[in-house]
Amino acid sequence: MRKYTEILKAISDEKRLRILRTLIKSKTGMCVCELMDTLGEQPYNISRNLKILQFLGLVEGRREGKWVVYSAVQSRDEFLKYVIKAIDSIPNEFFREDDLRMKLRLNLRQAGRCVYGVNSRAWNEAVKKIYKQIL
Amino acid sequence: MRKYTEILKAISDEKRLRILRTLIKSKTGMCVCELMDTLGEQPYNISRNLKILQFLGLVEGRREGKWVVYSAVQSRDEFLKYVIKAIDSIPNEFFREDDLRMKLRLNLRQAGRCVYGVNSRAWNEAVKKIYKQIL
DNA sequence: TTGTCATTTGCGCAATTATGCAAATGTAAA
DNA sequence: TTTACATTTGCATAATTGCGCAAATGACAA
Repeated sequence: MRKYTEILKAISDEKRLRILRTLIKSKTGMCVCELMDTLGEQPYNISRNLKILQFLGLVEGRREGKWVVYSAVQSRDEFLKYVIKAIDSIPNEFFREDDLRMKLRLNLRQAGRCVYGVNSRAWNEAVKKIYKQIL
Repeated sequence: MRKYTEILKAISDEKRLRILRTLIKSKTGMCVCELMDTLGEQPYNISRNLKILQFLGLVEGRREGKWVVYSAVQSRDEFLKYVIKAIDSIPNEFFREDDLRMKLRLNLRQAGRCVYGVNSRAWNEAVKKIYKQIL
């Protein structure tokens, strides 16, 4: 039973919930620096929480050169399927900024791959531009 | 978003998960002493955790004389429905003893109501009898 | 009222978990 | 090899949470 409660506890942390949800929504998976820019978190917070999610079988990571790309695992387990559905049932309004920034960050990719590090000039300008548009 | 993570955290605790699941399975609701006997927990652990579940809208309590009867709330909320389904997807084998003891405890009722306090003679004999049968 | 039983709650301690910093590791390009 | 960047991890500390005890509350019957 421990496995089940560990999974619930893992996603009961807001940071991990946002990381997992972002990876699910991204479809393609994302590298650590893309998650950092998207969620505005420190590298160790992203990395450590990804490790926890990975240990529980919720995400998986693969190295691609300097980058490590994580993606949500598509599970056949009934428990996990309902957990994912529950996450997906949380109204999008709570993740509006995450979703916007993820879209923006993935737009910086070239040939479907991350090419900028964290907090890059390109990223900062893209964010500034959008926030100006919105306000 | 806090509300959602709080609910996940609440059921990520094994004691609370077992309390909630037991109430769901019981259909009729159960009083604190029935939960104590069923789960083998101290009164303050049952009571405090019920309060947390109640605060989050997962269970509701009503007083019936000396007893306070709690029951699982049937929610219309999509998030909660999937959370309940997830709980229901955890294999029953993990709750075999809980289920047996719940059935045993509810069998002691008269006219559908709890009539024995915690750790009563009737309860102890019922348990001893069943455990002798099984072993 | 008094006593008894069922349940709740305040308080302090123990255990767990999250977080930041700094250092370490891994990878590729200069 | 050196450098730069991406990611991970060990360690110490802060914050949160769980738990037991003892006392309080609520309800009913003697």
